[in-house]
Amino acid sequence: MEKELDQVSSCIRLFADQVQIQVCKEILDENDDAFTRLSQVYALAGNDARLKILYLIQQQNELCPCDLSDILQMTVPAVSQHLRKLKDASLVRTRKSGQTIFYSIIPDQADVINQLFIHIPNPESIAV
Amino acid sequence: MEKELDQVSSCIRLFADQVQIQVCKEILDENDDAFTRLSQVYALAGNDARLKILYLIQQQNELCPCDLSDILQMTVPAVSQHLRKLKDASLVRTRKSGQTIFYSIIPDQADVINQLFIHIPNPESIAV
DNA sequence: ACATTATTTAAGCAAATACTTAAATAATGT
DNA sequence: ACATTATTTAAGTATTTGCTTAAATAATGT
Repeated sequence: MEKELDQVSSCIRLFADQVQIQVCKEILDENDDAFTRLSQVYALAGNDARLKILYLIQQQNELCPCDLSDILQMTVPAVSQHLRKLKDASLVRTRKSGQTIFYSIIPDQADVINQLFIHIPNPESIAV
Repeated sequence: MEKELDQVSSCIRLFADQVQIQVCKEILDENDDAFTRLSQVYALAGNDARLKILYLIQQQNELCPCDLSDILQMTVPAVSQHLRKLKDASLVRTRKSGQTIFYSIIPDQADVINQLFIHIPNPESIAV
């Protein structure tokens, strides 16, 4: 008697707040692109190795696969494949120097990436 | 002649900065727990549906699986399984009212979760 | 030209993901 | 007691992920 939904809802509670539900749908819809991009970034950051790679690159300005392999104690191809994903997502870029390839954060994305680490205590001890 | 690494390194560049590499290792090591937790949270947020679920719960204070199913246009079991992961990770908690179960953000985690959405424009239009 | 080094690419595979449908729980109303 | 409703759980499955090892590219030095 209360229901005029054209779509068969799985939820039949009488007191379901249809207005609230509609508002929510609209908010999601308006920000759909943002959610897509954000979840893509978080999916990349959601891997321990990749999160550390991003952190290290951001913190050291640039690093090569070789160094990352040393630091993270993982094989070079494994690192390389992570770097490729980060590059495909336009989070990092490369600079070639001889046979070494340096990866760095794409400046546009620095904000988003720095956000990822605001709960990691900043090392003062870097001043070698 | 330069190398006294006990571990066979994959990287043999002469100019590899061993100090830098050591410093990086230590930073990672000191923050290992933080990285583990962070990547766990990002892995959860790295799914489009789950990111939206977190956003909606945070924004509406509490929601039930039923409403989320309506809003996100996905089956109730699918939603329920996402909620379980969020609960297992101690990001959300439940309140039971009759047969309805309301999910809300665990206050401790509000900071971390709000961080996830700082690039999503805040809807002023919520004032229904 | 040839060997070495840094990196990427490719192929293979075990594990994790995210859904599906069906069944099990549990609270409510008649 | 019984049917309905909200939710969870379980089992099955296709896809994705993240490594592995081996091979392919490309730059460097002799």
